[in-house]
Amino acid sequence: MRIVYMGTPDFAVPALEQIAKQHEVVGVFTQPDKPQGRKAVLTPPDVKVCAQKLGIPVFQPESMKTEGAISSVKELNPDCIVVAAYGQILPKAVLDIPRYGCVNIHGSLLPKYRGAAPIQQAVLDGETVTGVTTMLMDVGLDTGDILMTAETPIGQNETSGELFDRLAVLGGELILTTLKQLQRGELTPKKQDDALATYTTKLDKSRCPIDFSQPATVVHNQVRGLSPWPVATTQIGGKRLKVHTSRFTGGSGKPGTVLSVKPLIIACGQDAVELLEVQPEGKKRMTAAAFLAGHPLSVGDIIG
RNA sequence: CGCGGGAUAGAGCAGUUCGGUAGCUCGUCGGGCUCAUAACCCGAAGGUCGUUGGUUCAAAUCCGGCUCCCGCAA
Repeated sequence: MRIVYMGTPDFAVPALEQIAKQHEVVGVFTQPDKPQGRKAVLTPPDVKVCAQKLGIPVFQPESMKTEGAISSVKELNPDCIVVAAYGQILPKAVLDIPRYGCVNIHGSLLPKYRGAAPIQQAVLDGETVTGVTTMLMDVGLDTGDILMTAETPIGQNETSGELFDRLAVLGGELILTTLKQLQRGELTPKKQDDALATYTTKLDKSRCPIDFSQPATVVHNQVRGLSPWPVATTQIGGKRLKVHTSRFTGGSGKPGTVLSVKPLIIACGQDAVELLEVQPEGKKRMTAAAFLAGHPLSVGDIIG
């Protein structure tokens, strides 16, 4: 099939690579290069880098709603548009172009976790199973009819980043099957049950501070759900301390109390968490043991 | 020129104010103790103090340039 691919971050890369092996990808749409980091260096999206490596023409319109963008898509004359984490809403004028429609790869088992951060939210919620869904896009936010799904369990200590990588690969596999069956007319799109729908919003740093009076499971889910970005934080000596890695463990005490230094265990509202990797302001991430070497903490101290 | 922190032994830090023999907690190695140990005791190795120029009798420390790392903000 002639495919137009739309995607932006690393999550969308494996699917593009897979599709390019079996289909004719005639164009890739991705977000414009954006300044990143301290020096505000203009950085191309991962998908752009990948597309250029594959020798596929890249389009980076500010908006898909403009005449120019719409006509570019038309000129490519795609049989199908595949969208994965593109970051822009597609107007009906674009959705109607391909004869097989627009297929979206979404990082959850729809209708659960519609929206911007389905993968992280599943981890934050302590879900034990999630997956990817391919669906026919309509004008709503992740409301289109479902084509196929693939499930996968979430590990107890799995971080959003790790799950991201796995789901990206899984999505790449699923989209290939989906396209094949779609072309053969073997798929029956299934309506989503809106009553079961939940929505996620983009993550931001307001979710970072850890509240140790919460149960240890909640704290642990927060740590792994916010890893590798934006990363859960706590306070120690008036300074912010990022917590990159934690483990659920037993123990009890006033929330925030250091129950043990080696390993570093902090009491929560219920049970306790062990902190494995932390990062003080202005420093690199380090193991808890390394942190303790230069920042003395004693059993009984209270942090947070 | 967005704001700020940092670079000292394998790791994490102190020392810089007020220039004067390189320190701490760990780790490593050797020895001891112990039924045993990630515990304890004794000892040892390991650093051109990021780089480069300057000031000085003398620079980790004061002054200038440069490189790299990181937090915040976008």
